[in-house]
Formats: sequence, C-alpha cells, structure tokens
Amino acid sequence: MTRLKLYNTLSGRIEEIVPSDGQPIKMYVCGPTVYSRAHIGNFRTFMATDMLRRTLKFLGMEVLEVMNITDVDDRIIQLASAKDTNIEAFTEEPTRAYLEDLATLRMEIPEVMPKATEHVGEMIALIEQLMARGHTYTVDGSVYFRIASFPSYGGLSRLDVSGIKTGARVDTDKYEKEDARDFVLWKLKGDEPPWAQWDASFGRGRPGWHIECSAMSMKYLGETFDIHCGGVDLIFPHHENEIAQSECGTGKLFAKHWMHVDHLLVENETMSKSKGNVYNIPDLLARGFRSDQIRYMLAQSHYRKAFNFTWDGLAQVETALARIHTFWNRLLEETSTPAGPAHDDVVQAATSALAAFEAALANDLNAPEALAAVHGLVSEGNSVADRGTVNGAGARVLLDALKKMDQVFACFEPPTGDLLSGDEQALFDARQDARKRRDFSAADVARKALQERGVILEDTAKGTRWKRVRA
RNA sequence: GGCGGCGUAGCCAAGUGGUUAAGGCGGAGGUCUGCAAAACCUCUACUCACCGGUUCGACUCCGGUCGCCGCCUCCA
Repeated sequence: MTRLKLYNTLSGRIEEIVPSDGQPIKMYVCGPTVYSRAHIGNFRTFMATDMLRRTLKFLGMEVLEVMNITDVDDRIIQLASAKDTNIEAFTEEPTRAYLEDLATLRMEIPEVMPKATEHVGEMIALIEQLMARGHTYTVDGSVYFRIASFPSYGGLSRLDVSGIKTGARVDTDKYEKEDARDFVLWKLKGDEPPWAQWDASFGRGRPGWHIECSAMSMKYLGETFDIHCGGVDLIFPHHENEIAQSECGTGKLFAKHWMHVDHLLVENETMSKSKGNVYNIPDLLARGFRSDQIRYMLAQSHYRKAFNFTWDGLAQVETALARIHTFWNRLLEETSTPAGPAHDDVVQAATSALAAFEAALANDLNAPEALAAVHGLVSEGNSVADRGTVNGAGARVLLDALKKMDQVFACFEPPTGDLLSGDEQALFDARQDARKRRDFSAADVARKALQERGVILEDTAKGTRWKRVRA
C-alpha cells in the first residue's frame, strides 16, 4: 500500500501517515463557527481536508473524521442576543447553509460533526481534570490554564512565548490573568443571556473557545489520534492551546500529525468586509459558475501555498475542466464501439497516468502534479481515439482510470440533467432540419441564436452535441 | 523587532544537485469540418527575482540584496 507522506507542522518535516493496526486514520478538522455563511476562504481549508480524506481512502485506508461545529462564541451570543433569539435558533440557518455548501462542493460528510453546545459536559470534565492536576487557576470565578505548568508550550508554532508579556496586548476578555499567555478555559457567568450559560462544579458560565476542540476530538477519536487539521491561522494560539490542555489533561500525546492549510487571497488581497471581497459559494454560483468548477478551482492548488482567487483564474478553470468533461463524454460514446481487447498503448496510458496520479497525491497531496497526470491521460486518450485505435474495451479502461482519479477530485464527471428549454430545443431542431436540407445559412442562424443563449453546438459523427457555457 | 513562507514563460502552476525545466489557460500556424466546435500535430521560459559562494555541475544547497506575504491579537 502506498503511504501518504504529509507535512507535519509539529516536526517541520514530511512524514508518513501510518494507521495504528486495524484502526482507521483518525482525523479532526477545526470546523466552522456558525455565525454567518462560510466564505470561499473557509472552503479552501475544508476542500484541502476533503482531499486529504479522499486521498487516504484512495490509497486504501479507512478514515474516521470529526469536524466540529462551533456554535457557542462571543459573536454568536452577541448576534443572537441582538436578534432576541437564542443559540439554537440563531445557529440553525448558518449550519444548514454550511451543510448545503459542503454538498454543493461534493465534499464528503465527516463521520461525526459534533456541536460544541452538545458537549459542554465533556468540556467541564476536562477542565476538572486539569484543575485536579494543577494546571489551572481561578480569577473572579473564571478558570484559566496556566501555561507555566506546561514547559513544552509553543512547540507547534515555534513562537518564543516568553516574549509575550503580561499586558503587552489588548486583552479583549476583560478578565484578569496571571500571565498574558494564559488562556481562559471557563468564563464565569457575566451578562450573557441564560441560554449561554451552563452549570459546572466550578461555577456557572460558558466554555472558552479552545476547550471544545480538545473535548470533542478526544471523545470521538481517543486521547491520541492521527491527524489534526485547520487553517494556518489556527496554529497560534488555538492549536497550541489545544495541545496544552489536552496533553496536560491526559498526560498523553494529543495529535500525532498537524496539517495546516494556507490562506486564500482574493485578487492578491486578504479578504475583508471593508474591501467587499468576501465571497461565499452562492455568490460564485450567482455569477454563473458551476459547483464542479468551483470545486476544481479549490482542489487544484497545493494546500501549503497561499491560493490567489481571481475571476480570471476561475474562468481558466472553466476551459480546463471542460476539456476533461468532453473527454469523459467521448469515452462514454466510444464504449459502444465494437469489442475486442483494449490496445496495449491504451492500457499503458491508463496505467502510467494512474501511477503518476497516485504518486503525486501521496507526496504531500501534490494536487497540481496529480492534475498534470489527469491531463496527460486526457491528451493520450484523445490522441489514440483520434487515431481510431480506441475500441469499446479501451474506452472502458480509460474511463475507469478517469473515474478512479475522480474519487479524489470529484468534478471530472460531466454535469448531467441539464436540458434544453423549449425555445432552445426548437432552435436545435430547426438547425438539424436546415442542415439536412443543406441550407447552411439557416443552420448558422439557429446556431448563432443558441450561442447567444449560452448553448454551444458540436457536430460529430455520432450526432450533434450541445453544451452550456456561462452567458 | 522576533519567527516563517514566497518570487519559475503573457496568465495560473509543479519540479529536480547532472538527459529536452511538468501540466493548464492564453496566443501563432496546420489537420479535420459546409462553416464551426471538439480533438490532434507543431511552435510559444537557451531560462527559473538579483548578486555572490559551495560544487566537476545549481533553477534546486549556503550567504546577501530587492520585492511580496503570513504569524506574533479574534480569524479557515
């Protein structure tokens, strides 16, 4: 079995992912905070983790993935209060929208998607454990983690935390801490509404942000698990804090492997509401792009490199992906060609493309290189098809290879189900009639009319095909 | 200031201490076609920000310069 080699933030090296005997690969992804619709930057990260889990499966491994839904946080409480509602009602829509977007992008649904509010008990238990082991202190009823009690703190981010001095930063928590590096595990009941408070042995209040990931990951994956994923911005302090509270709570190694996905920029700028460049999935769909094109765009980049989203780039994706779709359709048609064994060069093309594809992904999820293998298959396949040496069996071999690759990219299969409208169908038929009469000027009029509606025609030996392009 | 990353053709983007520096988009020419589209063929970086160094040999390793970016504070 080919092993996946993945960069590990913890060691700073590329290391193999090896499942514990008989166990699935256990991965945790820091999921969305459901206070508004997730944007394409969020999905850049989640697309990378989707590619990770699909690659693991492609390489023959089982996967157990947990992705949390953060449904308690200051923004949520604030927004829900302002709307005179509560957490459950307020987060319902953003959560639904998130799941809808995941489906749109054909991301596999993680095996477990726990909500923070449903795991406050586990968080309290972990905090009690930390208290018992002497890693906490309490100020005005709020419980803090004492970083001084965890000497290896800072190992993930390689930050010299001693430089972070008390009072050296703006403390938005408005709670007093012994040391600025310390972080809150439990916030004492303040002026938040009753629906944002929970009872704990150490006082009524609400959990800090970091504790939920520790509690939920360990509940479903065990105290030590394989891969922990998230955006690069979470390395510090979130993941650093997770490690501290988890390892101090259990005395065991928390996550073996840390995968961090770099950010997405829009036209070379960071996304921000003031710039008006924060796009979400419905925004892109509204511009006429299809979900498979959006998926291809997000999946094509290397996860450890900043990805620059541009409208021009998305337009380039349209053409590149159309080439693959056209090839797929061509193979479907060729499979009905008379049988006989597949030619050697066809089998060879499929085999070597698949090998290159697998090797690329196994090498730290090198998506661009994997895509090169896909396009290589398309080129060679088209080439032999043009030479007429692809019979039904050969086409099936090529299509099987492409389908195999699509287990990871999930956007190579041409969109189906799209139909011509009545008007369009009438124009299409009229053109076919005109062509039969060899009245080509009439035929071209019909084609032009269809083109203006975004329908492009292709006359082939097996009939006339049509496809829709962005108007 | 500290830590880290990036700079490859018109655009996007891989890559390696040593044969012709992947692939896609775009462009040029050709084949095919009623015309197109699709596809195929040929061409499109004598060069990998710049300057030094190490080496038999560097785009790939080291040092420096310039430029861009991220983190050190909530953030995918």
